Amino acid sequence: MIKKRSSSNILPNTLGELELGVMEALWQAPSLDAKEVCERIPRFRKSSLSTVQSTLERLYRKGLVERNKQGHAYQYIASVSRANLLGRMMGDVIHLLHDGRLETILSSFVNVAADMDERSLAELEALIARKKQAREDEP
Amino acid sequence: MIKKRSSSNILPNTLGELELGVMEALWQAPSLDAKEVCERIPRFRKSSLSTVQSTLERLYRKGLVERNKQGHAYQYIASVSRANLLGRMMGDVIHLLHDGRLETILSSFVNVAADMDERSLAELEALIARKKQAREDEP
DNA sequence: CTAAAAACCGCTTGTGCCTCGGTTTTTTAA
DNA sequence: TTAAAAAACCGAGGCACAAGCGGTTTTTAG
Repeated sequence: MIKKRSSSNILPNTLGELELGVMEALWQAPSLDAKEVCERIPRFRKSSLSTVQSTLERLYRKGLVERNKQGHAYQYIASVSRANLLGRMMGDVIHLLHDGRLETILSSFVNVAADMDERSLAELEALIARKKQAREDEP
Repeated sequence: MIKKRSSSNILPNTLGELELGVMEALWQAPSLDAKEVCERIPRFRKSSLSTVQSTLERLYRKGLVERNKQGHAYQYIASVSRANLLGRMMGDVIHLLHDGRLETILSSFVNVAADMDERSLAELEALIARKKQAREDEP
């Protein structure tokens, strides 16, 4: 009796290299069709139109892009912003490794923040202040 | 001509479900051998000893655990802490999606922080203050 | 020396991403 | 209207890697 493998990909919002390249293209334009995306993929990463279409289809099923048939071809639009995807993925990672102790998350923030310069820290600080304010206004 | 697939896994520090379970076990004990790890894997996730050994071997090659043959069996020790791994993975994600604009990272921090309660925000704030202080002391 | 336990080896399975050509459908141009 | 061009659609092969496990060899302990 061979046990069925339990669900492989432990991170829900992971994407492949080409998928990321496609998203990058879509983040730099309001909307693109498959051909236009294809043209905007960096040279070293060139793929055929079919490949790009498959990838767009996969991204569509994942809910990362929207599309509507405008005339002849689908127009694709990123349905999540770069910052939003980043936030999702960070959330996934935290959820995966969180042990319930706040200290763990904070410690990780520090590791990341180690690369940040002073001004960045100041901005982050201001951001948190705003966040706290919003919480007080509407609890 | 079939193009070779460019490196698939875009995130360097990803791990599978069982791998994570094994790490969890190793984070809760100073050191364990394969059999002991096997016993500490949650029931719903039971695997044969061989499987756990394979997994430990993979983790060893990835540098996530150390081992030394103490008597009859290898003793395995986590060589990265939970917080450290979390930090690495967050770093990977940020590096993957960072567009150079500070605003993007900050905005993502906010998304994540949205789930945090008030006390957590306060602690994070204090942490940043400490970070800034340290920077002023030793620039 | 012998039996048990662990390491070691190699194979299979499943999933996800990448790749693309061929076929069908749609659009456009003659 | 019809022919050619373009796009969608489909299916299939490839590769990488985690998971899974059994059989064989090595090591250890009794």
